[in-house]
Amino acid sequence: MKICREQIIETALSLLDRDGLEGVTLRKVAADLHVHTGALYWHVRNKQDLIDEMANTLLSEQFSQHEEPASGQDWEDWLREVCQRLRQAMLAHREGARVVAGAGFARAIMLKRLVEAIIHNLLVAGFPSRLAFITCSTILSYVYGFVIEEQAAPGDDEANRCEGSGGSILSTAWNEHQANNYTADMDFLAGLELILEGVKQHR
Amino acid sequence: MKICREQIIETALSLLDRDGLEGVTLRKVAADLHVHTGALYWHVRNKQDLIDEMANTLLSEQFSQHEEPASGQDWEDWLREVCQRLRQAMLAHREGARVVAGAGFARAIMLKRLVEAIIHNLLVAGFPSRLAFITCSTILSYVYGFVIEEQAAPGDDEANRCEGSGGSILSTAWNEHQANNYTADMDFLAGLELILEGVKQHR
DNA sequence: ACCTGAACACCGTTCAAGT
DNA sequence: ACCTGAACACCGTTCAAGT
Repeated sequence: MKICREQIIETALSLLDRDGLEGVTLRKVAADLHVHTGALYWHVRNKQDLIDEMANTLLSEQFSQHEEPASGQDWEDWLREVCQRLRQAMLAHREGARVVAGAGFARAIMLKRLVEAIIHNLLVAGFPSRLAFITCSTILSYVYGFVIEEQAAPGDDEANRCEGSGGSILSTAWNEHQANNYTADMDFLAGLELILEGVKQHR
Repeated sequence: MKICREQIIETALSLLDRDGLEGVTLRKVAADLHVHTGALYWHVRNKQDLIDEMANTLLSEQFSQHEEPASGQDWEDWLREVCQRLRQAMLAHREGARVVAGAGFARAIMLKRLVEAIIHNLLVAGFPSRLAFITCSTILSYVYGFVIEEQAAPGDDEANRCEGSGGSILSTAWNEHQANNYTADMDFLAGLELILEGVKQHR
């Protein structure tokens, strides 16, 4: 019964999609690998370490080691595309955003690389360093917050109850939102445009 | 040994500040109240229910039931102030943002009320309904994401190690950031201005 | 080097039974 | 109505001992 680090992470991600983050258990991961629980500790320092690697693997499915704008692509198109891929990476797994949040900026190496790439490319595009920093920070916070909220959505039942009860601003606004066939993708992109517009204005 | 719902929530928030979210345990809450664990289940449906109420209480410390702009205050000043108070509410308790994230938009009633107030006041200010919706969504995602990252910061050790290792763009940019005495408050506000600028442009 | 077996100190949740 | 007492089915982590 030989086991390696990658198998553990892969199994954990399968478990994540099946049972959610709460259901990712070292004992269940071990069982899926036909191994006793203690065996995992040879390849993984602890559960936090596993979650960090889950976050990195999850992000690696959308990002390579070194992200660069395609030739002829300006900073705006590139940044927009990176944000959409970041969202896709987190959406690809159940509670993916919470996994990344659980790892955190510091421990998710892929995220740090992404930050580096963004700031680098904004500097190359001629941004003053302060603006490059703030743009990167703002846009990442936005994507992050948006997807966390998006994936926490299973409170629909209660939201629907609120819609049913007549007259609140939220309900009418939300009904209108539904009626116009706005999707989460459109909302995400619209918010992104808002921020990008602000960035361009501050140059 | 009479116990009420509010005592449980208050005790849980104390535990949160002392031991972190991981350390908030029904068994420890019960112990602090000199009660057996099972007793809590008379006042609280389950742990999730408790976390929801923690989020609401946490937000109630900064927000009243109905938020209105002060007379003569335009939408921009009001919205900026609301965002700063939302951040303060989450910063006031250890891992406060994670608690709110754990509750989620749907179950944190105070958050829903806030959404309602923001959309309402933007509509009153003459926003088209789509822009009001997107502005609210974008700004809340930003605040949310920013504070979650801000509070997950204890990865400084590893960040510092990265700074030490010379030459990466992140390290030089971050050193410059430190050298100019930029604080998290300033970064937060700068990002907020970026978004507000974009909103104004889209009118 | 890598896994087993077994223990330790915890969890959330339920529910009869008491008062 | 509200709490006790005790159980049930779990957790993460450690570590001697095996191979």
